Amino acid sequence: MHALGFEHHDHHRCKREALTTAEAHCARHRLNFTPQRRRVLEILLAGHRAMGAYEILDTLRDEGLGAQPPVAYRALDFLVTNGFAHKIERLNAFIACTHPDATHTPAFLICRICDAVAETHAEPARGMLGAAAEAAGFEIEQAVVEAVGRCPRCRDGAAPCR
Amino acid sequence: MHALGFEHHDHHRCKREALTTAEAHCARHRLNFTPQRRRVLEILLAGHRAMGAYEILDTLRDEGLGAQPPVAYRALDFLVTNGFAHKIERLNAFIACTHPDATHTPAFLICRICDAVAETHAEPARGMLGAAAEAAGFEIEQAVVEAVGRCPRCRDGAAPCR
DNA sequence: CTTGATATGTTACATCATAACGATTATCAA
DNA sequence: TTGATAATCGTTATGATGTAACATATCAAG
Repeated sequence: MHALGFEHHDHHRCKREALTTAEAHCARHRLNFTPQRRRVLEILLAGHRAMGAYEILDTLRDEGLGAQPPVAYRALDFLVTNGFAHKIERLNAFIACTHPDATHTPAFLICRICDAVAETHAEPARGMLGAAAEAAGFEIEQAVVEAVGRCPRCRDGAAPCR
Repeated sequence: MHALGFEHHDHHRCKREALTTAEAHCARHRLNFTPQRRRVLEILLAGHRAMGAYEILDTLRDEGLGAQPPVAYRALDFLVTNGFAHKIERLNAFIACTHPDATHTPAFLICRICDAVAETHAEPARGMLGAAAEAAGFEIEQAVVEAVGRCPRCRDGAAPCR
């Protein structure tokens, strides 16, 4: 598996696919994919980057879909809980999942210059971390893996992506 | 290397050693280990857990060492920059480094029940994450690795550590 | 229709963090 | 010594992120 997010690709298609996948998953699991929740996912997919809850809320407010913080946070909780979006702890921001169809342990590559984020896959629970956890008697349920550095564009000295 | 933090050990000794190490490192690198910075490290070492900046600030205030947030955040910046403490992104909190003498890529085991944190070591830049970064042309400078789960005490159904 | 579960709307507040600016202190070359 | 410079500290004010609590609305099951 390789990282998505830095290279160009068909945004329109990836948005459609993510929404279709989310719809199907909700239907199968009897989850309520409400207009608000759907819209927040669409906003994240359209932004195609890590977005703060208040930034998302601004859009919802403009569209008459809710004006107070809990509106955004509740929709984001739903999306994160069900794997359609992830929280980037390092940025206190949220991003649409780029491969929501797989059971996955997401890991992120975060550019410290332009804040671009690419999602990739890691299994930190294997290897050193897993061994350390086992030795300590710690049961890993979830892992936050966020690499900070420079994305290809910013390494090249090009203008930052955004 | 194994995780420190869940098992009992000689707190008095580990505090002394961490302070001695920090002092020596600052002396060697001409860093200004001021009373405020030293005191914040002592507070973190005494707490022996992840502490919020405002919690640390409360102690500083009681001791007449500063009453406003920037006082705590500046000292914490210094400690984090120089590797004497780490920020736990998941908790928005700070913890003293438990092995400040080594050049290390810290990783943390965070109990979701009692918030206990153990520091261990991982090299996520090797393995899958490193391969993904290389494939994407991303240069990893630093990594946040935070495993969330249950610590030994909370798994045993015992009363939470604190 | 009622009940219970889920989702939404809103107020108010809690928590985490930093910009900006002036005062103080340390350093060091002239 | 003196003056320039950088680092540190003290404070005000504000920004940014996140949640508790409660009222209202919706809807499916009994």
